[in-house]
Amino acid sequence: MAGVTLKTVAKAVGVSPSTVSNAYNKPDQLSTTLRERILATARELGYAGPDASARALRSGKAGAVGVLFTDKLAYAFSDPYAVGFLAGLAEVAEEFATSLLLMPLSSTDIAGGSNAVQQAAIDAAAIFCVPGGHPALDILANRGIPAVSTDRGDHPDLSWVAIDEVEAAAQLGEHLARLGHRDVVVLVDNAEAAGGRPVELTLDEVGYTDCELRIRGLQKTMPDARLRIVSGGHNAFASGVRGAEYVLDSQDRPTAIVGLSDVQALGAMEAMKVRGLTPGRDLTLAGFDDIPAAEAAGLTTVRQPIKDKGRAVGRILLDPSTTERQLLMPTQLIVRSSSGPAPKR
Amino acid sequence: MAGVTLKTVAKAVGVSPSTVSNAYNKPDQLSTTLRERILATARELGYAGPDASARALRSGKAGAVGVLFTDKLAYAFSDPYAVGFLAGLAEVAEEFATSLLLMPLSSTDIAGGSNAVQQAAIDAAAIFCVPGGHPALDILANRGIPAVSTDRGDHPDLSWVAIDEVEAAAQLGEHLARLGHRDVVVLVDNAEAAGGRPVELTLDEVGYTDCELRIRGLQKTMPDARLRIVSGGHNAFASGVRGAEYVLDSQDRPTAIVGLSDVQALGAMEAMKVRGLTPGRDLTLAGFDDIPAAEAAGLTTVRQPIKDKGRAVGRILLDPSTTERQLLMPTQLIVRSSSGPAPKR
DNA sequence: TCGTTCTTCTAAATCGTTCTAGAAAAACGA
DNA sequence: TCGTTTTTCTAGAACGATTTAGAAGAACGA
Repeated sequence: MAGVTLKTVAKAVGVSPSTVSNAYNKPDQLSTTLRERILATARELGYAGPDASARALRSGKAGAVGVLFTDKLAYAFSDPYAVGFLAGLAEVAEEFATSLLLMPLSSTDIAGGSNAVQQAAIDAAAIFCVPGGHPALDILANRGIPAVSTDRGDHPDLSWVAIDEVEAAAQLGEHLARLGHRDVVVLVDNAEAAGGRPVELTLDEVGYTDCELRIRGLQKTMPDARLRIVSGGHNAFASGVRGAEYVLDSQDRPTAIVGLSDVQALGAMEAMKVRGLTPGRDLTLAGFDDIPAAEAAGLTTVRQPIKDKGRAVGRILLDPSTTERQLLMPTQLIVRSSSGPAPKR
Repeated sequence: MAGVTLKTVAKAVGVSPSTVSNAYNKPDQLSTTLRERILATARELGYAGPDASARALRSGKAGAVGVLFTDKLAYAFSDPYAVGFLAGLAEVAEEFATSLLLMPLSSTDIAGGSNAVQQAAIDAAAIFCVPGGHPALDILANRGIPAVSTDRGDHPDLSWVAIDEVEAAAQLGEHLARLGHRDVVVLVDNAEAAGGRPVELTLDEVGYTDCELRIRGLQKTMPDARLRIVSGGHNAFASGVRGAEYVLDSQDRPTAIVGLSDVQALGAMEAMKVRGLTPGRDLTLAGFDDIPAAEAAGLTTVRQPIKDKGRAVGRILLDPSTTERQLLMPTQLIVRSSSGPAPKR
């Protein structure tokens, strides 16, 4: 059973390897009777069909697109936003009978040669929320693998499907400014805070491009406000809790907290509730993404069409009839009960 | 830049291809100075490192684990339960620097030779909620790829990480029986109902082994009850809504509805609310899985440690130090407000 | 009947590595 | 100094398919 290859089958049937290969890949290149004889013999010998790696090597097609996720792969799944993206991408991948290769981005062995991005057999790659300048992106570029990012890059020939981060945040900022907020804390994703202790950051220290742009957007429509940047760790519910705890328990409470993702904002909401604070009354809370749970929780947020984003990325990667290489998706401010007027001083 | 291979680099440096290969894979097999010279030249020539497919072919390791998901890949992501499994699996995969290959199971081209499961370059596979007897499982077995399933199979040498479906459901059944319920509708996943119109099924028609076992478990502790099986489509919120609508709008309302997944049960809850029915008072509702949203909704359900399940599957597949090949995970009945006494006739 | 076009099949090269066995040189111990 | 071990590197054979160019025979039209 082991060691049965195309050759074995060819010899058994008494034809050339090419013909056996054709039996699998180009059925119209040989007579039906022979094809069936080959397939029958293959079954008999326990031949499992052309070896995937060998086929990939010779034909140059891997039949899979890679997905690069923020930092820890496991984290990605805790954010419904990321999952929504994947769902959209999977939909298109399915249509084109292509697999999705989720690659861990463990920064540890990026330096060495043996990391997943280097070794992955993929035809193309989707880059989801990976900070610009990440070594994995260089590897990808170096390998000559076509990629589509969810962030607008600097290179004009880079493909992306993104939102206008600045404008989206500016909308939210305008809403908050109109409500009278002038003291705001922004909760961001940050690897260094992942250790446990929340950290306060400057705009330059914010690693992710999209986070940076969103903060700039807030600044744009809230020029008079004091904006502080705090992180409780990676993008996750628990980080939102920690970040908010840090802020709420300090002497210097803001009147509004903006989570740069809904999961973080919902974490902050939890921290507020534990302290008996009502979102929208005692303190305003807003998020980004509009994941399903945001609606249930009454969270004011900026909606982005995440599943469509995934679909669009998939189309650019897989559908040859898609010519558009850079796509700006619409966003929409969704006002719910978690935002309200700033308390008078 | 194109067509730069190991050989090119070898020629440029003036060494043999083996040595260049060693520079990447076995750094201790050559002097540091030479290694650095090779790496530098490689960088200069724009060599992206050993080709993934070629390496996979020669070394016999693909560096990826396949994941087989229920039917449509895109559906999988709409169920937090499935996502939880993936998160656990991803955690372990990350630890072993292995990628996860999500394969679409589109039944259409399973018959032909060119489907994803056949073509996937993987070392092992995780099988998540795939109905027994699915052609993809045969392909996997035929290819000789070690696999771990989330369902207990019939073969004694098959690896699995599962729960005692019968016992878990029996627990829930006992709870319902004690509350006086004798007329129950079970909502199941069914491909045929996906068209739109809900269908009523017999136990034999239920495709998925785990669903079947759960129903048997209910029967076990509810021997006097009338159990009807209804499906509103695939495993998703919307299917739960549709299935429940069908049941609630009929002349023959049960006193309890059991969703075989929480997403379906939550869909049913939505349908109840639209009709002004309060879960736990007007009609009892229960689910399976205990996804995060179940707690928020007050849904009675059977908890299973899904993330641990994913981790365990990952360990069996990747960690050589794991010897256990078959693992039974604990379940726990979580009673919340959605279940209450059956109304007196 | 003869040249032409299909159909059906094959030989041999190739894809880009890694691996096994072993050679050449350097280091070592007594 | 001479055998022995260690270090460093190489030749050449796999790995298992696909592809290109073309041969052999059948079918065809005139």
